[in-house]
Amino acid sequence: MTYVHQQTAEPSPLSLADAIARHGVRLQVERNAELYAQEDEVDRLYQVVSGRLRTSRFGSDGRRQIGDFYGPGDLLGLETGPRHRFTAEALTACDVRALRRAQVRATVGAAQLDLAILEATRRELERAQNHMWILCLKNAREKVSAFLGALAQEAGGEPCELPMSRQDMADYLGLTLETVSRMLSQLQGEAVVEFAGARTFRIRDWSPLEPIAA
Amino acid sequence: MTYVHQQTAEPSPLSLADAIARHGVRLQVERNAELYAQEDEVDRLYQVVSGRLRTSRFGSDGRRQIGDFYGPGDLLGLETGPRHRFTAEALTACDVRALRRAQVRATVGAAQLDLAILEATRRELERAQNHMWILCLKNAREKVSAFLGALAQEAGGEPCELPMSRQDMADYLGLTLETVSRMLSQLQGEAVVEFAGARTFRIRDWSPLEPIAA
DNA sequence: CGGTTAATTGAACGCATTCAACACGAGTGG
DNA sequence: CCACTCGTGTTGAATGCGTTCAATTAACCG
Repeated sequence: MTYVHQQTAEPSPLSLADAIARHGVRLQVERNAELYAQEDEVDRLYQVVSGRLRTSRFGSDGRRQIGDFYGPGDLLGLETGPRHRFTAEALTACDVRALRRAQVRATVGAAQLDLAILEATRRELERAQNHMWILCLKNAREKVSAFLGALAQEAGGEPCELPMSRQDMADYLGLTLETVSRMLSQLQGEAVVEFAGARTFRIRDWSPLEPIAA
Repeated sequence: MTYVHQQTAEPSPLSLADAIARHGVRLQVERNAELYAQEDEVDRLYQVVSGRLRTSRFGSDGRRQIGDFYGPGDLLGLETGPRHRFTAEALTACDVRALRRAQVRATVGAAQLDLAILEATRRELERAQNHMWILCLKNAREKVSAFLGALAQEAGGEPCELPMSRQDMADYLGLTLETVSRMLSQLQGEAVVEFAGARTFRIRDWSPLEPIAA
């Protein structure tokens, strides 16, 4: 979910990911199930093998905010505090590898773990800053365009799947689901994107998307 | 600029801050001057001694986003990449201590530096997530309220200074400066806040602010 | 005390929201 | 195979809020 995602892929091969892949417990998370909940104790690291997840948090009045969307290769649970600040839920059936922190420490060393946490935290920060940028865009059309653009960029030309609902997109963009739907229809009407069903799309014209990217 | 700021103040006393305080070069930054610019090479760490600064970034079409506002004790320049992703500018005359990275490494050790960077990155992430929360609030009134509330919370009951312009606040909140001004007038009209001049205020009634805090 | 920038206020417009109705698709059972 | 249902997505119409452009006032600094 960030334009720079591809540039920031592990600069140095971290053995953390290797350790998780080798020693991690395979976890099957079914659609809509929680991987962990807000306020849960942080004790494990997770690496997404397949499937998509979202992180979210709720305000005291029931308002929901989407943290971000995660896919294969992404790490979750790399928080420095003792408790999770977001809930992680599966958008699709997921295959996840989990490894206890203590075991990571023993396997790859504390310093290595800290370094990996730093790297992941930095990536999270970039995601958050990118997300903030989208939230500051002027109108709904730009927000939805930027969102689709970022997704499509990851997919690299291929038809892109939307694993999340319109409500998820709305909460991510700070809009209502109706407005999201309207903008999608509008963008399709103007041949900027092309939808095949409600959750599969392709970018037909990148030119309106580029000026709003960073 | 975050509600949780006080809770997250250095859990373990990092000698990084000590090193900067002892070996750092004292820097006088006058109002509106740049401490560093977007795309500048990252080579120094900064600790604010006095004064206030803002970080900002510009989009290709001239749009500005405020990263955050910084005050005494805050660290800047703790980025992991080679180039600054935001510009840092002084809102008021500032007293800043600066220390070259290489020197930090020699003085307190690389591991210690990494740990400090991790800690600071984590705090930045929390700030960003808090900022995102504010940006997702329903209307302008809530955004401005949340902003004032966070500022006043730091001040702790005392009359609070606003070092930034209405335009800065607007860019931070994703609004126009006119709307910010209107909301301030409205909140004062309803005796939620009380302004003494355009840039000094005090909260008179916290009850409308609490339900929107996280 | 002028001169300049920052902040406030006004009025009209446009866009996102709101509430509502309708369409579509997947899954189930008659 | 069709009818039914439930969840999800789309569309419509009216309202209201934030923006826009413009004018006025306040604050700041020589």
